[in-house]
Amino acid sequence: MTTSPRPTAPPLTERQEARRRRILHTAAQLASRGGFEAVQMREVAELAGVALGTLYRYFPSKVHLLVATMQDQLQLFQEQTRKHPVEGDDPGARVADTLMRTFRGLQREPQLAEAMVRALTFADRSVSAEVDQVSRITGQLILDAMGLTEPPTREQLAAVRVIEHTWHSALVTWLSGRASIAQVRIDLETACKLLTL
Amino acid sequence: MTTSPRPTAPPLTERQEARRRRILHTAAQLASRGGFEAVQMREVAELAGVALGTLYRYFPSKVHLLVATMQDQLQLFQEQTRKHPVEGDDPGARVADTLMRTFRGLQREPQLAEAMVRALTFADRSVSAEVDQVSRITGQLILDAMGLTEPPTREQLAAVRVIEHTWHSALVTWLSGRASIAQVRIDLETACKLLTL
DNA sequence: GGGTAATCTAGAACACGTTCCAGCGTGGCG
DNA sequence: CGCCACGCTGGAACGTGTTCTAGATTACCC
Repeated sequence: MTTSPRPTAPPLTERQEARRRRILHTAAQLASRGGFEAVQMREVAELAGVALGTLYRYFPSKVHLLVATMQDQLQLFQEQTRKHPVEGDDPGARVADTLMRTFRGLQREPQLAEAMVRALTFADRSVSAEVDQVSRITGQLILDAMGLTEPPTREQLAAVRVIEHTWHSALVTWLSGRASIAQVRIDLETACKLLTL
Repeated sequence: MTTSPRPTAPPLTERQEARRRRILHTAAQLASRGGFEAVQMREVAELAGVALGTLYRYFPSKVHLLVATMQDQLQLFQEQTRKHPVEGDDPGARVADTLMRTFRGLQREPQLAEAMVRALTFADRSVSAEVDQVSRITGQLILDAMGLTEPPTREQLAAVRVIEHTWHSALVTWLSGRASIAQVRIDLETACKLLTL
């Protein structure tokens, strides 16, 4: 489940996989300082040692590139979280803590976070498959934190959706400087109350 | 409270106010067919009968322009809703219905909605004041629908925030074709459960 | 009414995302 | 080995958001 980044495409050769990695790494690096606008396609291509046309063959737009970067990062967080799950008795608190931990992870590279989230929310329909993938990983992160022993109920799934909405929107408001981290925590905790209803 | 669109700026002359209206109207018209990308600054300027430089004097970027358009539209919805409030006993249901009504209003011009919401979520810090204003109007819409007889409690305000997050994020997922209207309704209803906790 | 500062206009110019093209390698197949 | 298809390269070119400039117009104050 953590594999298969492009299910429908023919498998990439080793050199191609390496190019893809170089591109993603370069994008993340440029984003880390400078954020969304600092990720300039010409510069990504040059630093990744790839022609501009090739970059566009791998990622059909800047938004695709940054959404793919977000997939990458989220999967890292997911692995981390699976290795070291949050402790606690209350499922709601575990979910809130897990998301806050992810939040602090993003906070460590705020410019990178800004770039990825801007891309995510700016994405139009042509990127919906990739965005959906990000959404699926986030949902899985929450479900993991709930620590279910049996399949989730309809109500739980509905609550997860609202938590996901809250997570996403709170991230946006924090990135644009309209909410503090403390406020984000409160919002997430409020949404998580829906789990223990 | 529904006045004062630009509190810090010197008052506009009549001609200037008319220009501003023409620009906003033109932007909405172009957005209505074609969405975000159809709102091209040169074309807005030309159709509004204004030089490009002037357009930029009134709205320092395309995002500013579209966020201002959203303010306009939201205020119209707010007035409508105040004139014809949603009936019902349950505050949560009233809020959900009110938001769904607003939703259907946006649905009537989906391209316009797409343009405004894309702008809203793409906005960076330089637009945060204007985005905040939109957020304030939305929050007020929800508070109105709650029909409070006394000031809201801390818990109610927290719930309103989560509902607002849900509203906003659900709108985005609907616009990018990743959620149906039925799903949006469910998400809003789920979030509104927080009100009657 | 005259002077002056602010505003508006027309248009060029610039930046960056994106597209396109001609030619060069390269890897696989007869 | 020769050939072909495909991917890669370097670079030009295009579209649109944004900035800038020089001059015309307007608003305001005395």
